[in-house]
Amino acid sequence: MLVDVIELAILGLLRESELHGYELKKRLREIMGPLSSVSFGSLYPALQRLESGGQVKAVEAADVAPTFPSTGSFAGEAAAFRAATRRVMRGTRNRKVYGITEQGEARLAELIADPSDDERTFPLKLAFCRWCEPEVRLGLLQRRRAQLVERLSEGRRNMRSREERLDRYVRSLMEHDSESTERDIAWLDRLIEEEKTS
Amino acid sequence: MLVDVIELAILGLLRESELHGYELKKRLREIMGPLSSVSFGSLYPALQRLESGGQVKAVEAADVAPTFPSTGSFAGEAAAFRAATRRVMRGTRNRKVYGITEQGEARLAELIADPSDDERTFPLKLAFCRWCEPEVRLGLLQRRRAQLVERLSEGRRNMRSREERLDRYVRSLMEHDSESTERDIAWLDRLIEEEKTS
DNA sequence: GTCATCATGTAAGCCGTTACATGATTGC
DNA sequence: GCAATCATGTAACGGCTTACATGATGAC
Repeated sequence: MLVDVIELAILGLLRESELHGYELKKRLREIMGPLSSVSFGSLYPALQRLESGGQVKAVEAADVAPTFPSTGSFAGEAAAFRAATRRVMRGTRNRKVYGITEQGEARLAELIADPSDDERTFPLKLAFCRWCEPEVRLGLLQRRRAQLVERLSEGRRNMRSREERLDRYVRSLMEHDSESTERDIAWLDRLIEEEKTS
Repeated sequence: MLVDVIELAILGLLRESELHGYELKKRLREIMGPLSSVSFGSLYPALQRLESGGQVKAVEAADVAPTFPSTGSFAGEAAAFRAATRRVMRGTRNRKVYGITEQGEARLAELIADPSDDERTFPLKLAFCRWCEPEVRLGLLQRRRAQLVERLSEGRRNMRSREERLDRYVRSLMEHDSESTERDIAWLDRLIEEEKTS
């Protein structure tokens, strides 16, 4: 079973709050970065797939968690005001708001637990891992650590075997990559440690 | 003009030495990492495209720079020996060895100079940037730096605006990402500095 | 009233992976 | 001889991006 990035991202975001497609797109961009964020052309069909599969369902527009800009002051009041105005003044009828179903929650847990993770899925899984069992979470972190250790040693091996033929730019690139990987491993070690003590 | 990753990688590698497809694939894997390394299904057609476009040409098999394992000692002799043995003993006739043409070199310079670079093309451009003018190289580094600075501020902005709604995992992820980006910027600063002093 | 943004969707086309097909060479 | 690796290709399939199409809302 291959983990679909879009599916994982949508289910993870809907697990936190109900959202409509357009808003979903913005959140997707926030957590996945400007690059690798999905386009409408794949988001809407993905939502339709998930809906027909029973993982998400359309809900009442009034249930939406609205987007309120971070004005800083009176956040609560501003939010309430905007939520109210939207319901009355703004056409929510043309927005299709989705919520996750029980089946969707089960699917999300399954996706996070799936052992095949890579550069794209790992950050998403980690971002949503509060929705899974502690041991699944620990497994995720440890698997990722093992991958990075492997990557680090492969990188170093490559560097040693080409040593004298490396120009300064390639060398700098490879060294920087190794250092980054080392720091990623140290970061994971901290997370794993925290996970174990709680 | 969109920069094709495969095209850039092939031309960059062939600029250093003549290679056949299979070997090219291995080198590609070394510089691009196991992930994002191209498959045969896209490598061979790409070579054909480049050949019909006149950027690369098939050369005599005897001209091949052979792959010699890094035994460490007597590298030169080992290389000569293997090159000789291959020509005689090994069926080089079924290997199609490619070399870069003058047109290909021009194209490579053009690709590296192209201002549209991203996560995928930047490492490749840097790896091959010794083949371009110093000012082009400096531009590449500075453009990349500007991108990372933008990314860093966007990340921080996102973090601040969601501050209280972040669970520990998302927070850790975002903080780690910011730190990584900061280090990448510092690394680029060192490269830029070196570039200016030489 | 007009422009930017919000909001949802469809369709075509590109590009890359996967799978398939073939055969030589080398080590055991 | 047999398996693993080397070596080169083709074809189908799938998924994602781009572009297109449409319309409401809000700010100035």
